[in-house]
Amino acid sequence: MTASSDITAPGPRPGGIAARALGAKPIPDYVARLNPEQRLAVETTDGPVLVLAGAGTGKTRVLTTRIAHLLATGKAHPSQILAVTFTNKAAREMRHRIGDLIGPSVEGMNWLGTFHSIGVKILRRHAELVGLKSSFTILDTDDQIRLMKQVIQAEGIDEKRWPAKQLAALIDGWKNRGLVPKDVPPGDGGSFANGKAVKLYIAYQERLKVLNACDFGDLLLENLRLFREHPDVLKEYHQRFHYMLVDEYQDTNVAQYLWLRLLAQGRRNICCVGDDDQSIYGWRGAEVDNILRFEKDFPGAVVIRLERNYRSTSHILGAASHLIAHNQGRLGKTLFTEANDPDSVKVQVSSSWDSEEEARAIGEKIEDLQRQGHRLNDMAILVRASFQMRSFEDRFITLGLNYRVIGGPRFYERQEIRDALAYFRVVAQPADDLAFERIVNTPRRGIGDTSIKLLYDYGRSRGIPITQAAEELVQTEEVKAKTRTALRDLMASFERWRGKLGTIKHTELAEIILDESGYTEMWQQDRSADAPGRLENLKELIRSMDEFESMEGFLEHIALVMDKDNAENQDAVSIMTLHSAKGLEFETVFLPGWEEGLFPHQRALDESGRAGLEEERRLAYVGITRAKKRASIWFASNRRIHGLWQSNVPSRFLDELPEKHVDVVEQTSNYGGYNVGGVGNYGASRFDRADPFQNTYSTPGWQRAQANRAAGAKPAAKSNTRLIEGELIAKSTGSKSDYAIGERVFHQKFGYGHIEDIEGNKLTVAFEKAGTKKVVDSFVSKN
DNA sequence: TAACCCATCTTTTTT
DNA sequence: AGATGGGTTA
Repeated sequence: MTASSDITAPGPRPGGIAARALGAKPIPDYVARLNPEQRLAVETTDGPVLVLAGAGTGKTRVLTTRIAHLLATGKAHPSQILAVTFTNKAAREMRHRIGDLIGPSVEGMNWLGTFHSIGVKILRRHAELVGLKSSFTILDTDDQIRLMKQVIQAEGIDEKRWPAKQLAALIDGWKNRGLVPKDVPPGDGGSFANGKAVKLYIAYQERLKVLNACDFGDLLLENLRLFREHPDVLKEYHQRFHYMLVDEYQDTNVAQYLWLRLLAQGRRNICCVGDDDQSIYGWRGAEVDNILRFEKDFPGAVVIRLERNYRSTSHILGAASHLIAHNQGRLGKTLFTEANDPDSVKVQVSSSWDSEEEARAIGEKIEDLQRQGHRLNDMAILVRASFQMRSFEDRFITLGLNYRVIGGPRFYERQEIRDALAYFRVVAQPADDLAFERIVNTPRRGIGDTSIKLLYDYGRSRGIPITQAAEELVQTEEVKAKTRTALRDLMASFERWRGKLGTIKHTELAEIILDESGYTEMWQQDRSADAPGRLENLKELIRSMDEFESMEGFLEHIALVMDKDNAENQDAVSIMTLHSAKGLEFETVFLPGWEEGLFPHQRALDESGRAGLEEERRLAYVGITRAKKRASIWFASNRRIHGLWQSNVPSRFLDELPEKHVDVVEQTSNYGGYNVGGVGNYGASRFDRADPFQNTYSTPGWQRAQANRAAGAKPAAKSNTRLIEGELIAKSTGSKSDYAIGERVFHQKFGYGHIEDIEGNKLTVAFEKAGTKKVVDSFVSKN
């Protein structure tokens, strides 16, 4: 057992270190503004500290104040603090807020950034130690997949049967877990390419080295290698970093964790801030376990819980806390608020007939609020999956309601931007094969697949990049005259542009490249609707280059910072996924689509069982806790998924909300909701006859939850996943179906069909006309 | 080489 | 439904 202190509601203990420290000098006002727990988190500067910061408890404030405190007390210089975040946005915001506290000296914080940007910085300094040149290129996902495709084909494997995307997922997974090829456990690649996955991983890494390139995963992996194989280098960083801080610690994957641990071995002054209840990125390698094992890895760690919530009303907090209490794998925090909120409203739960009505009803609510003087900027619609956004967009367009979609394809991922960047890359980094391949025939120059293959063969046989192969081949007779001319012209152009690199302004050069290559013209000729937008984006790209010193500086930046501020100042409702809502807050939050299968998402359940369910529940928790004043949850009885209508069962998460903090809104519209008997054209169903939410509160699941809650007990722990899944099905279905496999049934909408499978009250029916669908038994009748 | 047709897939997203 | 990608055809 390690000596760790778990401090739940501390104040400076009389005579304690903090109290003495405080007594010694006047309390700086930035510290005085903190509550006791926050203050402890700020003032416990030395040794390992884990801050468990619930939603809305001032996490960022603690981090920024802690840094300010380290600087103000002279414990460290700005350049001696390592502060890591996950996103550029978070890093920017942190820099900004520290700047507010300490002024311009924040500029000296050279080591505040994302895991990746700091990883690159370190790697560039020591690149040759891991077999790279310091000018290495960083490949994005797209390049990565194209390269893997080549590797798969080079191995003579059928790329159709074993898609590069799948291999990429596999390799990414390994890299997330910090595994180089030789560390991959045998059999871990599954049946991919008949067990050749690791071989492909090796081949891929070799190709990367030849190209002098790294993918995102390598940035950390190569750091690990560097630190392990060169203790002197690691030691240098131990000396450099006096204090380390980590934001969103619950999102770290194993590689990031190992990286942190290596660095923290030096001075052991590491402070991680996170919330296990907000871990929603398990599917991309985040390990909540990193939080759970912190005390083991750092004996003597101080654990501080921030549970005082400053964001939400007591009803919202009550609803969210009760929901998340259904999770077993958590450290457990109880959020509370001291806000005196007499006008606090309960969380509303409403239903609708289908997604269109859902959008219509939410649109009305938004307009109501707007009429009452609320700003659209203070409202958000948070969806589980992005396809849900469409019905809202459609509706808001007809209403003329301003909205903004957050997320979606990012600026630097657009085709025209990537093409333009590829041109710049070939100019700046002549051996960038992937970039060259991308644009060699864009616009069309008559250099087709055959010619490119020829370049590859030539290049591979001689071990030279294809750009160089192109240079050499145009001197020979091996290429058809027409192609040869085209290629020679292109190579000459690149040579010409390269010559201008550094002699004229890089933005000007960029324009010249796009014009002379015919790329701009290609879009000008394009008659499709989005061509003008693409030209606009290209202009925007060049405008944004202006902020950089040089072409190389710009390319370095965009490889890592694939986001762009779209600071729209217009008043608009935000529409985004629950994932991208993490860290944000709004007065009013709408949470549509709380239906089994969508939320929790069926795939999360299928692929990850209980862990998947718990992650979905955390997502629900994140959703509710985004709301400051009003949260309203919606459920649609019918939804069109992949083009076909599906009837839905309300999400089990609805069952898990506490009645005390929830208002079930009776559907009174005449569009045909739940309890409008017989209006819907789906014919009789149990949904038509009774208010499901009245039923909801008497389901076994709900009662069990209430009982557990009352007893103060966590739901009984189950170690057997199968059993738990069985329980979940029972929970979601309620009663057993009295249909039998093979039985012929009739559905109001889909017609006749035969039952293929039964799962609780969900039937898989092969309809004669409509195909095979999953339906709830109450929607069909015996024939 | 470009147009066209068919099969396939469809959660969440950062770097 | 709708986008995407690959293979086939003119």
